[in-house]
Amino acid sequence: MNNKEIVKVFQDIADLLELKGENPFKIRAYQRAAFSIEHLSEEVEQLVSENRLREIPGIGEAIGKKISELVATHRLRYYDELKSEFPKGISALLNIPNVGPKTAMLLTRELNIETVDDLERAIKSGKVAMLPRMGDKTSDNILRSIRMLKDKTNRIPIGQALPIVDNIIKRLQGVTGLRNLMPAGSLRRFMETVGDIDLLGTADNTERVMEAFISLPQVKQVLVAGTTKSSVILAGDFQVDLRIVEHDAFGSLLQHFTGSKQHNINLRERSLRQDLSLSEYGITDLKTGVLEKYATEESFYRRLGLQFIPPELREGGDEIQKAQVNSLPKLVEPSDIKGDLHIHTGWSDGHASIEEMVEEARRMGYQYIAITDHSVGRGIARGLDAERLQKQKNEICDLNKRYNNMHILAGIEVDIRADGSLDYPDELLSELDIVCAAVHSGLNQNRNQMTERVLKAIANPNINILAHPTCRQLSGRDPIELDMEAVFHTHGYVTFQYRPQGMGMDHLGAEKGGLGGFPE
DNA sequence: GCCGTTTTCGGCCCGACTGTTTTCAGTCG
Repeated sequence: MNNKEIVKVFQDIADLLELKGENPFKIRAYQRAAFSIEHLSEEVEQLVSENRLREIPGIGEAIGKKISELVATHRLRYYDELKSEFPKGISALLNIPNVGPKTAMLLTRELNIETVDDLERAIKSGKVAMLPRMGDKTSDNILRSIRMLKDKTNRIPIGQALPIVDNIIKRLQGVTGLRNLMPAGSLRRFMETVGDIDLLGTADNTERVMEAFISLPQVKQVLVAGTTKSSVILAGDFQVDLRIVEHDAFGSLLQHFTGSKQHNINLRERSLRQDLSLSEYGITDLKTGVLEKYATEESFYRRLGLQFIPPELREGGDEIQKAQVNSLPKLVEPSDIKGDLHIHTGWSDGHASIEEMVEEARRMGYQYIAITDHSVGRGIARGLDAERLQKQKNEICDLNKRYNNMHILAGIEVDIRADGSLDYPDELLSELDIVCAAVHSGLNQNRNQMTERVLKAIANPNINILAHPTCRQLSGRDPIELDMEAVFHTHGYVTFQYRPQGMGMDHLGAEKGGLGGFPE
């Protein structure tokens, strides 16, 4: 049983317990366990066999036993019994925005509603609005939510979200008294994809800002319109939340709205043990009742006795424990990046010339780049045959003479065919400075086939890099079935050893995951 | 159900907004 399946079981249990009206903290325990397993870098089965389950935060005796049962028997009696208490599929109702456990149970009990379609019909017939505490507005809102759920766009890559944010910020910047307008949430944490956009700012007149926000021309629907918090749906079905507080609470607001949810929960629980209560308005000292305000996040974390935690690390793992003992890792900054070893140009499916890429790389402060266009087998991407490859090498050679502060490596992204053979003969590959190998077709091969295929390809000594090893496309295509452990175990990390004169580069590894549609 | 700078028991993040209500329950982030 893999981690994903175990996560699903515990999330389901949490949902069912919610419907049942169980102790909320018990529900949270299951949610937390699911969260921990979801973010685990090891397989749970492995941890079970090594008796190390209790190392996972949020896994205690009871849930630990349930995991062992799941791993051993692929079933869980507790889960089966719980499921039998409810109509099948009822937890799908919880996916509808504005339908929580109380509403879902009410609908099921009173109207025998078991599916989203049942609910839609019942609303249209007017039965839902007749229920206690329901009414026309609520039932209309639920109907709208169902429609939204049905044509909900997936999370979008951060590269697509950023321009949307820029646009909104530009339009709101002119509002009098508005300051510090910026994105927070998963966007600020630089998650690969974002589900919605969180914007925040400070103002002395929050109403004026909110009015401007919900009146933006790209707003299709207003979900929530308050004095400090509003939510809208943009054309393109994308949700944007805006939160405004007064200027002097900017630090705590930024911290609050950047999240993640789990990071904030962990931080607040820890703070309570120090008699401090955290909110977007500041830190309340529970002994004196005084609210302290913070203009910066740095001072906010400092007050809690913590090293500043960069947004990218605030995912509810062990970042707080590390910040407590000043041992957070140093993150890679743009200035740390000295080169790029996977670049396409107009020679295949890129857009710019090699020289344009060199100029841009120089502007970015790079010291080296590798030109790695597609090999001949990628016809659709205008892959290079031997003759064009030679011409390209000549051009690179000329450019290297003209640019003495930039090393341009002549390379290729050679296609790994379905049988694991490569798209170029060895003698062609051996003449290149650097060779990336990549899978582009036959993506549906099973795990064994795919692993054998890749292992065979990278056994070729001419290969330096396995490019985009998962072949996934964010919000577009699932990863291929590839046993990464086998790849690493058999060949160690694929490294590139090349020592241009005077550069001192002796160990470079590269893999491009792809921000928003990186060309493959 | 988990967990501990005060605890092996008694806590468990915090606040905004909406709709249906005459004071708050439910939902969300």
